[in-house]
Amino acid sequence: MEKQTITIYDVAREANVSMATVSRVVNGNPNVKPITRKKVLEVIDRLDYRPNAVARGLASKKTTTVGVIIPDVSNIYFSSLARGIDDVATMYKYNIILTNSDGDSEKEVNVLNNLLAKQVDGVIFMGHHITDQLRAEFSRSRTPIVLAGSVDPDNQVGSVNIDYKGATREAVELLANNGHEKIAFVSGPLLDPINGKERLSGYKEALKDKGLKYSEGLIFESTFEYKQGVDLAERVLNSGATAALVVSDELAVGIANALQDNGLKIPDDFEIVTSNNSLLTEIVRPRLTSITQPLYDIGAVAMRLLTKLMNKEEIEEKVVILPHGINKRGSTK
Amino acid sequence: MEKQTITIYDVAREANVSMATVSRVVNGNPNVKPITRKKVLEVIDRLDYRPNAVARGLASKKTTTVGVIIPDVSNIYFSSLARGIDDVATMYKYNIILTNSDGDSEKEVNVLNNLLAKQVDGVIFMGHHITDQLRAEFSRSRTPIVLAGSVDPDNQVGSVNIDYKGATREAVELLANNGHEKIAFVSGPLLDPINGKERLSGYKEALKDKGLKYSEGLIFESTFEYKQGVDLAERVLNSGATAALVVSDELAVGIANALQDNGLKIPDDFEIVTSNNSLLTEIVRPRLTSITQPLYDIGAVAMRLLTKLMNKEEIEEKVVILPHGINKRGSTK
DNA sequence: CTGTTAGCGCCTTCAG
DNA sequence: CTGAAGGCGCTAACAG
Repeated sequence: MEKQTITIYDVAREANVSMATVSRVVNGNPNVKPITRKKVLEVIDRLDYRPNAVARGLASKKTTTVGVIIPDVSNIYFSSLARGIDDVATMYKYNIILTNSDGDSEKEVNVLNNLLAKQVDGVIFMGHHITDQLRAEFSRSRTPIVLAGSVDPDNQVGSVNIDYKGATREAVELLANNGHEKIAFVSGPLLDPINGKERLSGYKEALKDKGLKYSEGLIFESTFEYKQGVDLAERVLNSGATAALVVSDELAVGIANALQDNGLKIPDDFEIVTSNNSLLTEIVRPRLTSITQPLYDIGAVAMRLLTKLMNKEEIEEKVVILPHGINKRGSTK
Repeated sequence: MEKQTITIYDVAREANVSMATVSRVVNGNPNVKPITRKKVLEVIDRLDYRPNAVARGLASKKTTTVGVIIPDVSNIYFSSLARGIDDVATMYKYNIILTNSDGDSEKEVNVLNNLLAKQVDGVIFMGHHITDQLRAEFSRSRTPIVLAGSVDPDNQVGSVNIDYKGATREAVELLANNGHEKIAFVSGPLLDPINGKERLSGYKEALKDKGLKYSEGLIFESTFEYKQGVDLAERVLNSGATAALVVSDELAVGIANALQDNGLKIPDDFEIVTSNNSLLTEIVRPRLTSITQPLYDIGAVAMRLLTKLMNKEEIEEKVVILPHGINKRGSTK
């Protein structure tokens, strides 16, 4: 195939200048006489020249693309982050290579290496449990990495999150204040430190503050899907719980629907607080009270932080905590 | 910065072979004596050599990355397609550069050019209205392009869709068979040919088949968001309609909720059929009857088609229509 | 302000 | 089966 590409050399010849000069105008280098610049731009336009980013990347060692590792784009939680990431990336002239990992640690390592092979200038990682192997890869690479909506117990790399522990504590306290003594903690995999460490300890703290006793029987480990919630509802009810803090909206809706389909009234018979404040909480009846977390912003700030890292700017704080809140709706009294 | 990268040259030296040989083993070229191969692989492993994909891209003119233009990843409809695209891309060793366009035609053109500058091997485009300028860019480029979930009236490029017209006709016929004479058509922008041509003519055909008369007053043009649906509900009701075909699940849920919050019973007082069969249709009460379309598969097949195009394989048919269906739930009798 | 000259790291004939 | 050599298209000193 003879893909008739026109190169910087062609432009230089047509404009009677050297390729260096063409390179300068293309890159906005001020050291070019206006007249020359104009002439070159004209030729560029006439020839419809488009700089080859790959060649540029090889020569400059910068690709202006960042890798984004995400468990699943089709999950609204992550896709919200992704949108924030891309918007800020675009703002700073970066593109993102997006790869799904399914939270599978083996894939995560593969994908990361693949991204590094492609010479991305930085990486944003979203995941659950960060394995030691992955952490090893992180530190081995000289490429800046930022976690978004994922905590690294060691804080080796930058990260952007909310205070999951505090938010969960507040939510559980809300429930406790409404008179509940048996409050279920319906979690995703506890292996994920956000669940197993942050949120769980927030839950425990709340119980302690309110003089309630902790019971293993009120802890439910699950995945994040709607169907899981539906299936879990009965067990949660049988545990004696009269309220629940749920870590995922889909899960929460599943529980709420199953409970209601069984004739229970929410919030009269059972109260629920969920954690993501997605559109789902607004759509279902009753609407779900939820912790609010700025998903889009988490992504956006993570990307912003990454740009600073890539630019070798001084970072005041590489672990960023964004504000959260609680949006009270119909699933609590 | 002295990023101590180790190159193919280092490997060659350590292994006492030429870089050509290293290149061969890295690329799986069979013309290498097993012993040599083994030796090289050993050195690669020892030095932890990772081929530079950018250099490779420059030399081979293949980047093994494809560009994906998407209106909004945080929209479940598109993110489902994106997931299908990425899975198949991964399967074929491609990465995807994902960029949001907001369906803005100016951005789309920019983004496309940016992608082409990065020498992507192919492009998957998702959008609504394909402007002439964009179509011009498409045909000007020698890079294969496939549309996913988007129709190009001219069929200049490959595309993967369902039969929107037929699906809509069936849905409206379902409503007509239930005795409705005034059926609203609640659409996204009619500028999008999927709405303004395909679905609308399916709607009209159904009316005609059922001996119902078409009325402008029953056509509603909107965007896809939940809130729009809520706001639209009253107008739809005032139009005299007793049923509606809605093109977006969010929109449909908005209408259903607003109607019910106003005391109407669904499906007794009003029936609704929506179009995307997303989780939303399953979550709300009553559940929503919906056209089913294989979103993930549309993305997956589009990417598969693109791989063939990039590989210059013979294509039997570059316009692929995937099967659809109707999933009856509680919003219809 | 502009041109020259080296590469960036790898692939790909072409010989041998 | 293996090596040598010439780019791929562009950036980046370094002169002038």
